[in-house]
Amino acid sequence: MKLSAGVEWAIHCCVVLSLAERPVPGARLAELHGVSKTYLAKHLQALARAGIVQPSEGRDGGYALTRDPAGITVLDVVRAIDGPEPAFRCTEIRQQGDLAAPPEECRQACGVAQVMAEAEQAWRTSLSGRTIAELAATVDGAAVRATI
Amino acid sequence: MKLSAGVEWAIHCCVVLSLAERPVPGARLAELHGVSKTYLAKHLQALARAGIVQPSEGRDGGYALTRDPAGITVLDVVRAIDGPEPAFRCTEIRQQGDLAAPPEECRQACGVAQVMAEAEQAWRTSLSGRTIAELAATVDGAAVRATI
DNA sequence: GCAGCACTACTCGGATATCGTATGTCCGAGTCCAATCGG
DNA sequence: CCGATTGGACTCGGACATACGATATCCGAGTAGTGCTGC
Repeated sequence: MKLSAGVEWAIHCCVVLSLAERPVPGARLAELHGVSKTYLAKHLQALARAGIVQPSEGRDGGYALTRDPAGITVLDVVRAIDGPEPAFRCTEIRQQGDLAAPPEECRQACGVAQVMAEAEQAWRTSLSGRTIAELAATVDGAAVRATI
Repeated sequence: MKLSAGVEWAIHCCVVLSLAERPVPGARLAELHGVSKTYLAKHLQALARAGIVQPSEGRDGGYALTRDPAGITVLDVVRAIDGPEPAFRCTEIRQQGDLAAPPEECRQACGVAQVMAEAEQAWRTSLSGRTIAELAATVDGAAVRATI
């Protein structure tokens, strides 16, 4: 199991944007964190598609959060970058091969899939309990604003 | 985030092995589930390295669980196949770029990494609360034993 | 002094290469069972 | 009839290709500010 590195970038970018008073260009966000401009742009597009950030074009344009950072959970950002599909995808191998179970026993989800789904739900629940605003409170906001 | 398909195979194999009274060859396990023999063999090797199954060679050889299925958690199997490293790996981008935080502020883990680590811990805790024996109880043991 | 206009520089967005890992496959080394042969 | 031996087939294990997605990059379309020009 591996989480895209872009997730880390995106969360840090959201924290910075929550402290900024004006739109910040994608290229500037990349400089602030020392990462690839063009690749970060890809992830910022994903955040925009998810409705987390709002891009503005032209000079003095950039990205800004669309709503209060206290209303943006870490899960929101992770799902925007990593996609909504679960990490575990049941391929129903219980219905394949010599051990194929009869269809009437497969009305409800496979036990394995249930266990994995519960674990992922616990993971999501944990992430949905934390917001960008909480993370922003752990950094030196004044210093960030001075650097942007 | 994506979990290897081998995880699903491995869990199902452990369930079957928990119901079997004698070692089951890797090739037979593949037939039972309708998956690639050789690729499943790779994952069975991983289970063996993790001490979950015990291979026996020669004719009538195969794989068997090393301990009571009630003592094998789903997390054990997932870690054996997927590896122990966490899905989220903090690259300490807070120390890079124009926003680089001074080292004295980085004595403890980055807030982002903390949040992600807590979520993964919740995931692991959920998986570690479920055992192979529980999963085996949800299938028709007699039918499986008759098919093996 | 003010309004309109053209210009320019800056922004995002999607289409395009490259790399690493998961996936899938192959063949060789070792081992256990069983049939066979001899006593 | 019993035991040792030889044979054989079956097992696992690691080394070798392939496919797909994450990573990284480039260039074009569009826009907002800005300076200039004319009134």
